[in-house]
Amino acid sequence: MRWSSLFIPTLRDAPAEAEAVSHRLLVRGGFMRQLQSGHYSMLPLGWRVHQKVGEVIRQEMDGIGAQEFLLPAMHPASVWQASGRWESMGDEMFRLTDRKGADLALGMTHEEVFAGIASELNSYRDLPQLWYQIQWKFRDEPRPKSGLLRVREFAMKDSYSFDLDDAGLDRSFDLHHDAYQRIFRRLDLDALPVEASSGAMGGSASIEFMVESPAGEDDVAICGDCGYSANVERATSALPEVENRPGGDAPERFATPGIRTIAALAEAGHPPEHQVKTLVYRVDGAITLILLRGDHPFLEQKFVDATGAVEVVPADGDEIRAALGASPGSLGAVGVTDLTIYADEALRSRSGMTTGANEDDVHLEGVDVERDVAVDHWLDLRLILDGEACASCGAALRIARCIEAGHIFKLGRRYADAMGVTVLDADGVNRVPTMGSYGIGVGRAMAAVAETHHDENGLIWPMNIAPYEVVLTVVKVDHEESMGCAERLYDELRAAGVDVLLDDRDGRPGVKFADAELIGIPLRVTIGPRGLENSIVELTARTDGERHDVPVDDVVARLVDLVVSGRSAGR
RNA sequence: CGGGAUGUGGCGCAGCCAGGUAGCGCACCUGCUUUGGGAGCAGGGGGUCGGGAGUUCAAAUCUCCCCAUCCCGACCA
Repeated sequence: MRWSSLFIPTLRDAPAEAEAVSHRLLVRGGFMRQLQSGHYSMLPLGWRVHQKVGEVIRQEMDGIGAQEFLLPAMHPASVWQASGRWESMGDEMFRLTDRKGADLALGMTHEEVFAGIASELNSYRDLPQLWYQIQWKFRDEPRPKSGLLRVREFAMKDSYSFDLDDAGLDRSFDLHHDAYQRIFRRLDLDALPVEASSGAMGGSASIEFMVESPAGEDDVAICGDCGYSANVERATSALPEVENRPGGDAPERFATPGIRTIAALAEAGHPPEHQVKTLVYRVDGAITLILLRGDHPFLEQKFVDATGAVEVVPADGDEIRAALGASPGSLGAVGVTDLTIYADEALRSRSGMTTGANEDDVHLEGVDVERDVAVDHWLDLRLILDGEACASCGAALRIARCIEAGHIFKLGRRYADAMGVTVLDADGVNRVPTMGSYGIGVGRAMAAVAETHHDENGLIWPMNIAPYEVVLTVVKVDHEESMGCAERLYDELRAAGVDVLLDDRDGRPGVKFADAELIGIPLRVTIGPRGLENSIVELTARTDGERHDVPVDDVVARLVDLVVSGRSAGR
């Protein structure tokens, strides 16, 4: 294509509201524009990248035998009611009503609809099936942010596997795991597979593919020694032994006037690791106590995962006083029998502990947790911290900020069951297939590449998803020999199947160089009178910016080589 | 939803406190010069100052309400 006739509205300054690097560069480079918070228009350049990302995904999905579908984005309420998610998805689902008054939803994901189609599977001989689509998803995110990283409307490749038994599901899951690694390698994304929480979807194994970036929204614990890696929502670590302080046969009360915090109590001679922190939550309507060691943060997601609770909110002051008779700062679980009590594993076998006495300005010391507290459930509830020891090998864990680029998980039979999917097995018995669900956000992957592939001059696209692979920069468009040469190279490169952009704009060379760098075209050929006197053009790779003089007659072959090897990177 | 901030031409901003002709840079159009890293000179076009109500002779500027956008938190595939 000829730059002079394309719509590539580059900007010298990014809009003030764009903060994330990918957001700034994608807008400045003329790849996209915002329509409203969380909704972006793809301009021609952005759409080319988006489609190339989709094509890489498509090839790898086809490569594992998956079949492409296209399902509706708008769904009747009935399918979501069948799975129970019409209720449980809450405000995050966009809902509307048609002229007949029927309730509709915009799809956030497609388990229900795919499972509905799967009801036409009849026999174990039909299994396994791997089905996918690249379709728009709609989610009423409470806070869209960071350009394409968190939006309300986005293309997602979602796939679903149907297998007769767990062994089959394992195979389908592993196929996806491998395909995802190939996809991210081809996108030049360093995506680490990590253990993850299954969240609202339910199910057993759950692995996220994480790209380290300050623009991310998830924290991942990574062990550099043994390779353990897990989202902090489920990561564990080994704690150093704490020697219990001596305590008597029963807890003893002591006055703590004005002491309301862990820190203040620590100053009074009770170190945080010898305190029991008592949190009061309303869990699905019931006031509930959650106990952790004084220096351990509570991780709500772990609690939700372990209990299946839907509503988990901190109780307010009135509820707390009504339940325990004291205000935060003097709360404890000793002697409490009418409330459900959850305790973190780190409190097991702990004695000589200090905790609130449920009377303002009074605490208890010498508490033996297992002896003095009626714990109903022991769970892992604490957020691990940077530098703690790996539970497998003891090395120090590092906590890294990451973008979640993909997520695969085993769903089990929940959706197939809800949608009434059964097949006959070899013994003629009705069986419900087990499902897996696998997602990659296309725009988010694109943004993740932008986050990790740029310099001070702009984007640096990997060959596989660059909007154009080569840009021919004509320094002086009214120099006949230059334009003639450029036209010739343009035709030959196109004939060789290279995506080539001819910068035939009548502009300053500096502007053209700067634009080519901003939009991140991997290879640039500079064509000007100076070089053509000696039948030379200049070849520059975006990655290193170094200039190489190349004879005009050799440059097409050189470019084709570079493009082909660039495209095969990661394969 | 809580906290903070911002809305003035396509983009970046000043003007607001002390009410009185809406301005600057970039971009855009015309002409001349220039032409291998974001040109120079001259001329020109483009803005309901987020929206509504109010105060006032007079509102971008003061008051109230609303809306939008961004950041932190809550929440979350």
